[in-house]
Amino acid sequence: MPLTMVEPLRLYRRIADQIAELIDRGEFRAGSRLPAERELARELGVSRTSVREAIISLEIAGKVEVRVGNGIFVRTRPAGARRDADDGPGPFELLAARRMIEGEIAAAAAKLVKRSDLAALRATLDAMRDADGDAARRDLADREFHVRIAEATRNGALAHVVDALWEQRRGELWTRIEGHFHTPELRLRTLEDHAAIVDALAAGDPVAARAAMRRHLARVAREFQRRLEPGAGAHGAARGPADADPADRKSGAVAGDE
Amino acid sequence: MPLTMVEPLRLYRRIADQIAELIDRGEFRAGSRLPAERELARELGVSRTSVREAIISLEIAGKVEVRVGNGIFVRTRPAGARRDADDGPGPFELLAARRMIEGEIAAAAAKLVKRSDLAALRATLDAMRDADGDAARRDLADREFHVRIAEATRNGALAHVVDALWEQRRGELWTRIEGHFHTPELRLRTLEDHAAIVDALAAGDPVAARAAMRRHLARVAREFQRRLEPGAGAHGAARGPADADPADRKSGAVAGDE
DNA sequence: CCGCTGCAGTGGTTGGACCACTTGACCGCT
DNA sequence: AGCGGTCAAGTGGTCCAACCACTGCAGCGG
Repeated sequence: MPLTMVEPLRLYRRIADQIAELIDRGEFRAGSRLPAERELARELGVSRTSVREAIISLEIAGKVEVRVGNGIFVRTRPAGARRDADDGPGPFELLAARRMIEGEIAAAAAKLVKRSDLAALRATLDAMRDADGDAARRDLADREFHVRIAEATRNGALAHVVDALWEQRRGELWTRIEGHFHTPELRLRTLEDHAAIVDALAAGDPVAARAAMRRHLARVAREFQRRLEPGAGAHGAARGPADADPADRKSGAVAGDE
Repeated sequence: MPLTMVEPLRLYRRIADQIAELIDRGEFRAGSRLPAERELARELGVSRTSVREAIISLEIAGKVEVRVGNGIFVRTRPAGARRDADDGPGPFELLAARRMIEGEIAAAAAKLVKRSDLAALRATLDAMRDADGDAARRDLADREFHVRIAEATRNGALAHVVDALWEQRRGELWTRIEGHFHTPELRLRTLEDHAAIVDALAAGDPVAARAAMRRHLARVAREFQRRLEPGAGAHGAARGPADADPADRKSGAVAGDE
């Protein structure tokens, strides 16, 4: 039984993970130089070769920069930043981003939309109407509405982006607000907004479509904030550098229409 | 002349490129086993250590699969448990989407950019300039440039979108074109484009920033297409079994501005 | 015929050696 | 004192020669 049980990961991978964790955890500050390869090898109890392989993988991952004859440095801004350990952007950030991106998408779609697209969009309106009471179904129809508009551009990348943005609708603030977000009045407003967007698309009017989409998402953000203000006692600073502070208003300006 | 000429690329990178080219060129068929590390080392006239480092980088890139005690195999199409199941959007779709989205982001960033952001952006220009010859480093700097602009909006969702779009830069067409995409002239053009964008941002001019970004990405798409089209006077004549299916072109119109 | 064993080949890992490069201290000259 | 060149230490880059662990298969023995 002297078998090497579950040790599937190759050494260099384990070392790389270890070093990467130290970096992420802040043990090695951004821009600082980490110990020499020989030193790392000694500390970790492995050969320098293995350390080098790990460093190479980290270099490819963009977490580290190797300067010959000088040292290995923590990259100031790892391009391959991890997002799995994160709640994702806050609601206001997300809505501001959507306002900007989906606004443009709506404008583009207005020029390319087909009859079949419009029919599919109107179907989502019906679905939302019929989903009366079923929040999950209404949510699904809502999502489909936005994704289908992106699909109307005939650009898979855009559709993917919209879908991904919707997927990010998570985190504490989202779940906290969701329950209060399904009032009859809001449902009606959303339907009206969606219908207006469809109308603009049907008219083939890019400017109107962009405006309608932005108006819609701006309204959502507004309603969102209204439901957040009263019980502000809750620690809105759940995470994120700018969830409820003025910086978000600035991101509002991001999608700023002018 | 004890000086080291212009041969700054680390050995393992050159080896990796060499092997990758052999794979792309079909010398090693998909699924087949390539020569043993010792054999490759002997044939390439380098040490086995360097070959191993190259193999590791190829493994990370997903081009190759290492089976302990068995051999190194050319990875087949499926990248394993990838969520997308397909190659993702084609280059033209992706560039069209980026043109639209990053154009708006640049405009927004122009109104919010700080001195530190500009400094960071200029640092990426230097990095690209210094990365002379090292395509990977240049690529990293390029990515960082675009992501940092998104970060200048102080909206994490936007930064995430840009990063995700870059991440999707995969698939057959991408890898096939990548090798021909690093000419000195194109490098200069990219640098000029980037510099122009930074200037517009520094001037706080949203309209100019949007235009500069769109111009940049449009140029990339144009160069991309030029290298895919037959003729055009340049070299090219990319061999390979009839795989030039420009089905991705469809979406070019989406970002069709003006 | 089947199953086990041993072997050959493969990747995995190691330690040590030497090289080229970067940096900064050092020393001598101006 | 200031300047310039030299040099040594430290670092990553590469190479080498082993040895280990695993896989697959041929060959042996049942």
